[in-house]
Amino acid sequence: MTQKPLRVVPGSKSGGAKAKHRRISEEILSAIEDGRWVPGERLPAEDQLAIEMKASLGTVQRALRSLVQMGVVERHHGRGTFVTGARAQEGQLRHFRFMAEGGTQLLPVYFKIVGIETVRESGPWSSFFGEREDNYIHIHRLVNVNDEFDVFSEIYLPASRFSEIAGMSEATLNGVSFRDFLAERFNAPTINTHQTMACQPLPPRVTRTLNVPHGQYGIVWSIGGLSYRNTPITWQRIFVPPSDRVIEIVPTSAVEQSPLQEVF
Amino acid sequence: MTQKPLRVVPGSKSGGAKAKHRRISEEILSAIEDGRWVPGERLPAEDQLAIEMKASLGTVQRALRSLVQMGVVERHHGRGTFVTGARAQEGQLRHFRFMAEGGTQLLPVYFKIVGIETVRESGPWSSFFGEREDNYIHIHRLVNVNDEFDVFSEIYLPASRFSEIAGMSEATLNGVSFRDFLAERFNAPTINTHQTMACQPLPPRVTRTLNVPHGQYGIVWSIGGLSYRNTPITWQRIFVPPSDRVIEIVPTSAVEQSPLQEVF
DNA sequence: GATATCAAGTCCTATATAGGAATAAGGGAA
DNA sequence: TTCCCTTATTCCTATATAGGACTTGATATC
Repeated sequence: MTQKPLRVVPGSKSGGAKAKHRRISEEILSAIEDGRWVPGERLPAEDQLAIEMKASLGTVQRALRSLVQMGVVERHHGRGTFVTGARAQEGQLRHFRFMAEGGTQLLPVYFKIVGIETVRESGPWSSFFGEREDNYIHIHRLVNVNDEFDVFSEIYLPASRFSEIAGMSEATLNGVSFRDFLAERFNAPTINTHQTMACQPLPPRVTRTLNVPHGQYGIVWSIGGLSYRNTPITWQRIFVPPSDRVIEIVPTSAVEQSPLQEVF
Repeated sequence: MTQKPLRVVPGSKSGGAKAKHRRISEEILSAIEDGRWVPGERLPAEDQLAIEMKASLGTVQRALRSLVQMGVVERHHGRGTFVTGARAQEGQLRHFRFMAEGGTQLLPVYFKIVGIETVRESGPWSSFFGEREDNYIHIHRLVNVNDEFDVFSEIYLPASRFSEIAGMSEATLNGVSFRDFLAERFNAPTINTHQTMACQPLPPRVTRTLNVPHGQYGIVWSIGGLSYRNTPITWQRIFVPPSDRVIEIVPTSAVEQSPLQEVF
């Protein structure tokens, strides 16, 4: 008489065992996270990886395709597979950007740090970062967009991971894009975002800095930035006052990130 | 001496020939578009499709995976492959929704048509629909959200495709969600969206209808709806006045649409 | 009637293999 | 030098095949 098999909850993989192509993806992803392969670097060829991973070519290819989907690597016919660089989005603000009415893109050109502090306060960012984090680096900035108008930006970074930043001088941080900075210095590229918007009276500290009337309404735009494996790395809030010129905020939609025609 | 081969532009597929798995995807997609398989219906099994399409199993599977990625079909282990239904998003507003501060979702509950007309005017929607379309059904609606506040919505539909709607009575259209309506009656589900936002003074017609002060600022939220093959089917503009309660507009991000963990 | 077993249908994973197509680099001829 | 050809490398497509895993419904057993 054989042992009676355990009753397994239907719909779940037995024992949580993952598919091989998936384990390979994870392994490569880990290597990139750990900096074993740096952005821009070429990975070993498919067949080479297949040998290393003790898998067949097809399986490795599938793993790599899913990494392409995630935006972690890029593949080029005849050239190789490359780690998607910090700068790989070619200077494009991939996840959010300002746009003029016609469709022309407006670029943020000027960053001025208004204040840096380390705080413990909780807020909307707490739930984004999760229970484990309770210490944040909080940076206020004045950002000029395309030399035309100003917005007020505040960013929260988990202090545990980015403690070095707390010690940096304003001079060092002035003018940098945090997105690029985190990607390049901390190997923490923003892979995806979580965004919400609201129309509210701008808080006094903002109206004062931006020099707009007290109580002025504006858009409060919250952006949670996620890196590899959906790890939260930034929480940002941008206060946008109304402007004569029609400025549109474009949350880059899935349409653009992966056009239907290209999902293969 | 053999014929000298034509110089082909590098980086482009020679002659534009498409991969077989891709042609299969397209073919299945066409069948769904044409209503040969209707939402909720089960497609033939993989191996059956492989025979019909004269392809191997692996190729068909790859084609089907890409359709899953597009959100056109759903596959269930052991059950089959099904056309994603109009209602398949399970009543969820997949592409946009209102949210309260805590994260609770606010549902639109009440639609009241304010006016229907057929127009030829051009505007931001023109470029969305493309040059070919110059006749639109324009519908104004008053929408109540979660029994708490009102927003003003206007929607443009290409008259060529949805001419029947122009003839419908307000009574018929009152209270319906156009998203569901187009999906069910016209086999035109909204597969993806294109969204922009701006903070502007609300136009008089809106402040009047919503009964808020003239010149009040609000969010102007534009949503272009795309169906199969990125065909534009709706262009909608929602005017959201500020509210005491903090209402957040959540453009559903790619994070939610395809969590990194699930892209396999 | 309730429960366990079985079988068919379906999707899922994985392999081994073959040839095609894009890229880059090197060498030879005009 | 410039152009063409060849070659090596790499990714891309496709096939045939095998077995596993999940779901459903029918059948047998208690």
